[in-house]
Amino acid sequence: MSQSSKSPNVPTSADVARLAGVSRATVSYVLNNAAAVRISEPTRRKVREAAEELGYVPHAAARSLRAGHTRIVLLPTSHVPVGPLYSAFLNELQWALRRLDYTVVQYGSLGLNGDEAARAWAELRPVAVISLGEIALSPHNVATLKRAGARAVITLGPAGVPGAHALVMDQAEIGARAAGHLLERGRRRIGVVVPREAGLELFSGPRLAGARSVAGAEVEEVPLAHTEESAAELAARWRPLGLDAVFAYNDEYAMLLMRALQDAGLRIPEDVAVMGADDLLIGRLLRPRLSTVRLEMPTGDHLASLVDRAVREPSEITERNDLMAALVVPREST
Amino acid sequence: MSQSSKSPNVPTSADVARLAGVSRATVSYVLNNAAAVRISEPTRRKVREAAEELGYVPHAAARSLRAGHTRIVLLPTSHVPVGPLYSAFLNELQWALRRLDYTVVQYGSLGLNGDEAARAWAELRPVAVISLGEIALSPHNVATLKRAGARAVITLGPAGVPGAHALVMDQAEIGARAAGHLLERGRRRIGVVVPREAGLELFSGPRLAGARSVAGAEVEEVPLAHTEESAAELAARWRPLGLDAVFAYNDEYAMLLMRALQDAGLRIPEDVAVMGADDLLIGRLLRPRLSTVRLEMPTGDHLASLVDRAVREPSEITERNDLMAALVVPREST
DNA sequence: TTGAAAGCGGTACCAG
DNA sequence: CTGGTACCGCTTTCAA
Repeated sequence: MSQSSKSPNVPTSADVARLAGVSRATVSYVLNNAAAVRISEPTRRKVREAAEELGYVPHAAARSLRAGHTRIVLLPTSHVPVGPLYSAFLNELQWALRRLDYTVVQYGSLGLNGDEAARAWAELRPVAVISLGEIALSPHNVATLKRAGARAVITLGPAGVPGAHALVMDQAEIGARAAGHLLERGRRRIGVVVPREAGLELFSGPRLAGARSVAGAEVEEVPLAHTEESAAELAARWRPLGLDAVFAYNDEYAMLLMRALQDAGLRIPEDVAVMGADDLLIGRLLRPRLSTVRLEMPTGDHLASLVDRAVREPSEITERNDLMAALVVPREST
Repeated sequence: MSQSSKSPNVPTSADVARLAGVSRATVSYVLNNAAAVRISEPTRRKVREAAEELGYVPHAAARSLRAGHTRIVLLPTSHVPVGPLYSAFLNELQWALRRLDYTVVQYGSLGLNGDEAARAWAELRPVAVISLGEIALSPHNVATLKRAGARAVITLGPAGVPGAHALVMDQAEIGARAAGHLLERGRRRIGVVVPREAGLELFSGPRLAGARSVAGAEVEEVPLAHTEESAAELAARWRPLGLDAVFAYNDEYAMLLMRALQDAGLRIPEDVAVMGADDLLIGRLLRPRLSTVRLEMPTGDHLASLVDRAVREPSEITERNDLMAALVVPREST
């Protein structure tokens, strides 16, 4: 009944063995090029041909169950629109990890809290987890992952988590740099755009706090959704706010708002200085060109090798924190 | 030696059983709320507490090995910059699939050919594969996946693949619609931008071919990289090309080129009509506003339920093809 | 050079 | 109501 309707015939190594007229052990040796054992060339050929004929593909779960560990690197994603530079970084990272023979698995985790996420990830027994910051991981969550066999848990979030390696990406510094630049330009009353979209709090919160931390700046929080309507609505009630500058979370929000302000008759940067973050290409396409804060991401290769070292020798690298730098790119909008 | 340095103590259901003073079977029943069997409340509590105390997390590989099948839906990604509308779609899809209790696994597959990819995916024994078109799948590849237990292989590419469900996303129609619109506007000599970036051929090829297929249009292929330098270089040698319109693959390339053309002193749309695709928000931020072709994607919910039906009853839906529509959105640049 | 067999962690029969 | 046990597919000793 609950026969779980087995697919008619997923070929197993036993099928290959039968067809080749050898034992399952031999099949395993041949297909994995086992060095510790010598198999005659004719046998090898027979096995290879049988495998080919059946279209045999080994069962990853069975293999790792036997091995006692996986080569899975888990990359949680909630797919928030953090921008192209992020995608490029992910690309690089995946490449680099694959070269090191890891299996990169992106696990869509949006809408999960720390506990749920840690559990779900732990079920896959990844050898490493690289949490890019979409999910706030507690020390307890990190412990769960480690207990489940993760030899490296790396966070790229705004703050280090006890027990995890941390690549501290100081989002606060981005806000601080932006506010500092605006002060240099003679501005005082700075609006800081905070996206209305959910899921970006881990980034937007620290960016706002960073701006607030700068002495001499009067910071006002300004919510904005990523739509033209929202931007127009904000622009319409801009003047009473009495702000002479705005730092807009990132370039996409900045451009959206800048255009709306222009359409409302405000001059950039004379009436309002506008500043973005992330240094997207499109920021250079609008006029005036958008000033921005660029975050120096670690290269994918760098992070991949960090993961690899952590996996090979967990004790050695544990708890080391790297810091990323933020850089102001002044252009015409400030 | 090859002791595979077992992590000191990943807790197993046997550990939980021991601590609770019951058998592994009972642990399994309790933790899975098995309906077919009645367990006393005190026992349940003991088991739950033991599991909690040890931080027990079941081993997904072991479970699916036993079950004979997984609930994994594999979503290959090569992370090419196809645009935000794509990301939004992916988001929706993941949500919808999770609601249906599938585990969505994105598998970074860039740089793999069809054979390599199919093998790598098959090792995970996914119950369904949704190939968004980054990788060209042959009928043989589809067969490999099916043999490995995939009950649904869905392609969203430009063409249907025998053996797979296909959601035909007719990229050619996008090109045709763009060219048609430009002809209506009185243009004849149309440049079609083809990205220099690798990995987009499956999209750009058909878009170019679609434009070529329109009677009355003289189409010229125009390579362009996604950088300001490339755009400036192209703009500098634009006039001799004698083109009075350009269809630029998507909005991002279109905006990049449009800005470069403007900087080179050409008027849009008087001297050159510019057209994009994908209807990105930023296309409305530049002046003139960008005309574009929007592709009506299926909703994530729709696709998720298609997957679910295919998994439950493969025979029923097999080989049905859905078609997506392309829609011209005329604005100021044409 | 090859084969037999143990066992990785769970689940679900069947007995008790 | 609970425990013993036979698997799932694969790797890896140990013997032959």
